[in-house]
Amino acid sequence: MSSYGSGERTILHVDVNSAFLSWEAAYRLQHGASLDLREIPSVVGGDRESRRGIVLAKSIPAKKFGIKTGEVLWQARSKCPNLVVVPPDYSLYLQCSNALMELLSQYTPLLERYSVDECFLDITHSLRGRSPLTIAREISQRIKNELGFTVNIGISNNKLLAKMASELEKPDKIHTMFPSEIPEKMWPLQVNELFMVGRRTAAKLNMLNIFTIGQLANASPKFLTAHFKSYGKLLNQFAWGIDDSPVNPYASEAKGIGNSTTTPFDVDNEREALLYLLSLVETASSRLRRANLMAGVVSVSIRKTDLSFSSHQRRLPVPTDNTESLFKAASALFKELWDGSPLRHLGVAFSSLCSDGFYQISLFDEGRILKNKNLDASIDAIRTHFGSTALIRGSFVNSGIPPLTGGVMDGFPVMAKPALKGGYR
DNA sequence: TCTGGGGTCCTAGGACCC
DNA sequence: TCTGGGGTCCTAGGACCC
Repeated sequence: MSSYGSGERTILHVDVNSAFLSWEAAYRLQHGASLDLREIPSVVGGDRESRRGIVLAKSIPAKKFGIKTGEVLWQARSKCPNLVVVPPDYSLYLQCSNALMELLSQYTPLLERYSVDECFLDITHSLRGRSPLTIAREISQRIKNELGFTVNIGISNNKLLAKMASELEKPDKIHTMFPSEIPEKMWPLQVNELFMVGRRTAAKLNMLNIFTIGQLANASPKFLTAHFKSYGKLLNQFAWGIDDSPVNPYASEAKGIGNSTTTPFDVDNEREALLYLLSLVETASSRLRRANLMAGVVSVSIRKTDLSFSSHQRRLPVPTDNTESLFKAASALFKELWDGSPLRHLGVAFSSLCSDGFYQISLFDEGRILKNKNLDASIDAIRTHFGSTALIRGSFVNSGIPPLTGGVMDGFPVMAKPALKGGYR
């Protein structure tokens, strides 16, 4: 249900074109580079040495070679031998993202940061006599002039259609996708272009002879429910452009906090695995404390060299934000989970979060908890003031394992996801 | 030659309670 | 002595998003 009753809304979706790559290009031009990465075949990609060799963002010329996001770098290079590859700089991207959000917030307080490079704006009550298109043009122009990169903007009456509109022709374009335009602009698209239709669902739909969004719209809800459960109903609604979820400025309240890492070499012994786990817990738990949250559930995940994934989680007797307690829980979980086969990836996540203001503790533990709290707070403060490596645990010295792992985009709000039952929120 | 790292939500099955 | 049935909580796995 919209917070504005039954009136029609005006929603914009702003999407940065090839975000990481555009931001790299803009930064380099501002710092004296003569080459614009956006105009040549180029990608932002991780380094192969530490086994993070995938394409994170690509230029449009690179796209013309068939290079895809998520693809391994050697494959991308084989498609385009002259490909320019630049490493990612996450702190730069966070700054660019913040600057974008700051600019957009001048247009409406009803702004939802959907991801690092995407934003929804409800401008229903911010039009002041101007047309949505006029506002979109001004936003687009200002971003180009003031920030140095381009965006796509989608305009419609709900978030789903605004997002579908912004995905049309790129870059630097403004599109509308009002309900009356759905048959012409959305229904001819392949079904995988629809928001929430991923690889698996698209394949399943194709097997059922549904290839376009129009065919999905015309499939009977009963048929879809039989094959996709509650998901089927959602897909059918989305194909008709139905979505009444509000633009929610508070969607960024975290429900889970986690860190994970692909190790540069296979981990085959418990000592090293636990050190990685500790370094992940250090980072994740300090994020927890910075957000004034405590974790009720700890979860550990691993990926083996065959890329198989598994996880193990447990509810804690009492929620905590203490590094030591969280690490104890994580190492116990790891020992139960791991069968000794070599690992390429380890992760730690905290969920069932609650505010650290009022939580239940047993009276017995109160003194110890207070002491741990003070210790964590002191360590956090030293790392904040003197750098994250100012204080490291002795066990990491000469271990070859970084004392703090993860948190590359720390400070960035989490993304909201659709709740199947009521459209998405 | 192995596919990153950060999230959200749903489902199925089991335990347990009344 | 015909194992009914509703509800909650928990966990692992899988789908999706950027």
